[in-house]
Amino acid sequence: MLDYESVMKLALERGFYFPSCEVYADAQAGFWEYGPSGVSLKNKFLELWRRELIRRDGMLEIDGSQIMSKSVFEASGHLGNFADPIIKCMKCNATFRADRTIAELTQIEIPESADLEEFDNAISENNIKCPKCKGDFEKTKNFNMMFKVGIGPEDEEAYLRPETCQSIFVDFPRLYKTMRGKLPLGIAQVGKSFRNEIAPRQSLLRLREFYQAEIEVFCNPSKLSEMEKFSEIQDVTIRIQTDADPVSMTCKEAVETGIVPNKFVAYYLGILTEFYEKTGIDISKSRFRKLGDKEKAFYAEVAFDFEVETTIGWLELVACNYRSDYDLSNHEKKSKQKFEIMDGDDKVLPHVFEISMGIDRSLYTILEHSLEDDKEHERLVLGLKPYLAPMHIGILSLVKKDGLKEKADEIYVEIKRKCDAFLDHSGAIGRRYRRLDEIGAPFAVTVDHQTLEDETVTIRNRDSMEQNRIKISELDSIVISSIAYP
RNA sequence: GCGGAGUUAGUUUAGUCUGGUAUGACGUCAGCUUCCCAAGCUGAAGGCCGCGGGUUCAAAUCCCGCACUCCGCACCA
Repeated sequence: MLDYESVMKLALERGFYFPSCEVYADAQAGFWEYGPSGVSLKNKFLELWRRELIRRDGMLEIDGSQIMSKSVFEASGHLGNFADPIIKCMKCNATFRADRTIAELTQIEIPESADLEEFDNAISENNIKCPKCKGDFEKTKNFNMMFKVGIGPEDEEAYLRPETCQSIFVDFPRLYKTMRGKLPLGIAQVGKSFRNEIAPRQSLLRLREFYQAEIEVFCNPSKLSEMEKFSEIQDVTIRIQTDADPVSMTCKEAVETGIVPNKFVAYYLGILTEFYEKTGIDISKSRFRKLGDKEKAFYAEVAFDFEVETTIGWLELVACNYRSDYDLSNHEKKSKQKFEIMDGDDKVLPHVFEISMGIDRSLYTILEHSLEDDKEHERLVLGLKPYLAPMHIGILSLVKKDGLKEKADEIYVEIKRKCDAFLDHSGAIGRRYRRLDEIGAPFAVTVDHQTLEDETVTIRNRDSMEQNRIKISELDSIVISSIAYP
């Protein structure tokens, strides 16, 4: 496992990701783009996500719009009430959260949703000065992390979504009716979200425009312990941290000891662990961290962050929040539409358990956990699971002449629509193998002189560097079975 | 947003103090050679030296502003 800088270098050199608009001086911070290798990895990661979570659990997937109306965020609480009150020092320009600074210096607790005047009054009454330079503060302002956009010629107010899940809540009544929904019902979405971070940093780890894969499981709150599927994962080991160090336990034990509140939540922590295990992330370096009341998002009743240890510390990859009926009841009130549904004989407003995954951070972590410096063979190897590799196979001619190039071309044309194949004729063969190792291609096929005699090629394994001679006619089935999803 | 350190080719880097438009390595491309693990030889392409302004006969180099990257603080609903 190598460090952040090594992953960054690989990303820039091999087309995984790089800064957006980099040829222009006015490029903004916090925007990065995926190159060909990055897109390929991302697509395969998402296919695995669909297999391991969406299809496994019979969820529905939607694709909502990124720009959403003001009402959505009034109802969700992202606008108005939940903007952060901030104060800025007139002397040194340092910015602070008004509520927290006042509480720290005077013990006076003002809720963050209070009128801005209340903060200003508290500041002047208690003679609060900048903790850094003792300067005076400007008036309290609201800072909202959402990007506002103007729609149409009248610039009507709308917002880029700060999380993908609001579409799922808003669409729930229609989806439940038309898709013949039954609780518990998972609805999922992959897409971009936008947050106006004050200080974006560390490339993919804190972006202003980022990918989320979110799942909202709608459930009947009175049936959280009736989870038949629980038996599928009851013996899966998860790592949970409540206060001290993370502890490994089975999902069953987690429920029995009350560390996880019910079978319903434990089931999803279990399948999420199984999913991440298949991405190649080292699960022994992971934990579900139970969040305290102060850390939880405003909508969460119970929250576990799935975090993974990397060379730059623990990274939050997934937020698992029990959002209760917070979202549906607020949308019901605001829209005056019905969100209640029938579950058997019960009329219920479903509760929601959310599995909100950060895709970019997950991809970074997969890269970091997969990248090895193989000093013995003087090579960098990206030891990705074969089904996640940006390129599955390299087709190489040992030398260009004697018809070997043409033979390799033939094999490439035959296979390129069946998997991600890469054709390479130029340079020393060892160099070409190493190039493939760096983007994690699990196989390299080499056409040599014997190929022309008996229609066989050698196939090289990325990890062992061993080569076997196989018939060209067997190539398809060998490769395709090796790169299949588990 | 605050403080600090940086920014030179795809990557990495010399040169900045002491002004005269840039060095090496790796990588890339073409050819030769070799013919299964980054070998060698020859050649080539690739630089608004982060951006803008100032000083100067002359700026990668000195000065100012800005942007970006990294680290720490704050923030992350």
